[in-house]
Amino acid sequence: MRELTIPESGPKRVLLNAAEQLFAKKGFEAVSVRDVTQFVKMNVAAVNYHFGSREGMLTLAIMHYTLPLNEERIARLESAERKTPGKPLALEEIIDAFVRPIITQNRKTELPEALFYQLLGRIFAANGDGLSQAYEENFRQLSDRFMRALGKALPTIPFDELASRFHFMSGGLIHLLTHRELLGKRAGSPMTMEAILGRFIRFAAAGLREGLAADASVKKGPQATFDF
Amino acid sequence: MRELTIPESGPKRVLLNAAEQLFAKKGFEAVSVRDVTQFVKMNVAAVNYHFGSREGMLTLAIMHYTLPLNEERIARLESAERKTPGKPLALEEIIDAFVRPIITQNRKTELPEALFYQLLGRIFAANGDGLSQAYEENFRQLSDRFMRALGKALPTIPFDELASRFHFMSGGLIHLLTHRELLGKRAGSPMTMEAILGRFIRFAAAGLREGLAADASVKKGPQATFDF
DNA sequence: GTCTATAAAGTGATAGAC
DNA sequence: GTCTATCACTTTATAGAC
Repeated sequence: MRELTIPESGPKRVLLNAAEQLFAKKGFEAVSVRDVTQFVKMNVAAVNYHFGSREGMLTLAIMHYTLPLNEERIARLESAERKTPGKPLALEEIIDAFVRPIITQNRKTELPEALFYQLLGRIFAANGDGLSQAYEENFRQLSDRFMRALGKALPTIPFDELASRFHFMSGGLIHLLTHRELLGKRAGSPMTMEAILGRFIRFAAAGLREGLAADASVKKGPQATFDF
Repeated sequence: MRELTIPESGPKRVLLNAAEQLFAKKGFEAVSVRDVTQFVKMNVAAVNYHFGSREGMLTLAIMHYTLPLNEERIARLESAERKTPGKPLALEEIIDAFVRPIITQNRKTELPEALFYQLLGRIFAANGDGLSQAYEENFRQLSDRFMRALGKALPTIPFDELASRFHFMSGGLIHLLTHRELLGKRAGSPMTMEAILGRFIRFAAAGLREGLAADASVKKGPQATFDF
């Protein structure tokens, strides 16, 4: 895994922090170099001096929190697997390993909580769009690793179908991160991420394991027909 | 407000069609007026002449297919409700009314299939970001209408929890639209949208009804009607 | 209605003074 | 390392010729 050389403090850290906040708020395309420097009252040339280019700054902003996050996801998954070697994990444990690091990593950031979640959501949503080659490879490996665990936990569900369900689940996660504010709307104040993820784990687990009780062998009938 | 005056043919239609394709491919922020006009070899000034501004063109592109789509969603939901008045709908019927119009509306468009789905996904994903005031109000009403139906179908699940699950489901739908190509990756060629939505309905229905008392014993009851 | 020309502002990047 | 000034473009929008 690549080393991210981001100083704990100093102008480079200040710039990156500003960039991350603005990217989270307005999206990657909508933030100019000048937006970032003016936000922290630094000079326009500082971005090119410290990051080489706008793209260098963007790449760093994408990897800064996601690489440690994905490392913790794998660590949690493998730690859970080590506890009961050979036995498949409970579905909820796998999903928990996938989503809980979002909360624990948030505690280590300098970003306001809401912006951190939104930044993550934007990064996940942009996956596959070629925003950062290195991050996409990192996520591909992560995804493979979790699909292996899911395959073991749900051996009777065709792997291909499981992949679709993992895809749907990922979409749900992205959406709750990018539009978290909509979730507490009826209750007045936004829900805590802890509460949201608790609900999400139950939702996703049920969706992933759908059809398990019934005969799994006959399950794969014609997929393309839903006329009634 | 709901009258969309878009001629069937002529320069305005050509421009809008080009804009929609480019928005779908590259995102709303990434497409300039010049990108659009050059794409169909028209003059730069044409956009401002026909739409007043870039924003006018964008607004029209957002509403053009989504307003008829949301109308069909409601029509299907109410048509299903009329068939068995008083009785709650099966969960799968509600979700089907929500997603199937995506396929039927696609048949009416001039856009390449893949681009139509991607355009829809981008519009849904941007909901709440203030891209088009009018569309957001339209979606809010749609969402309320479907939440009412879901509340009737799953009366024992707290409405607030149901709203969270509807939110997760919406995220899954957005993601399968914007990143459909990832779904057939292992199989070689991309899955048809019919097949994808068939899987999605089962996934989402299971997630929505999670924790029902009936879940353990008769969970497949209402599903017998549906042949996925 | 369609075009050219241009305004006015914004973009990333950089040379060179300090 | 920091800053100013500037280059070379691109952006939306529009005035006015045809």
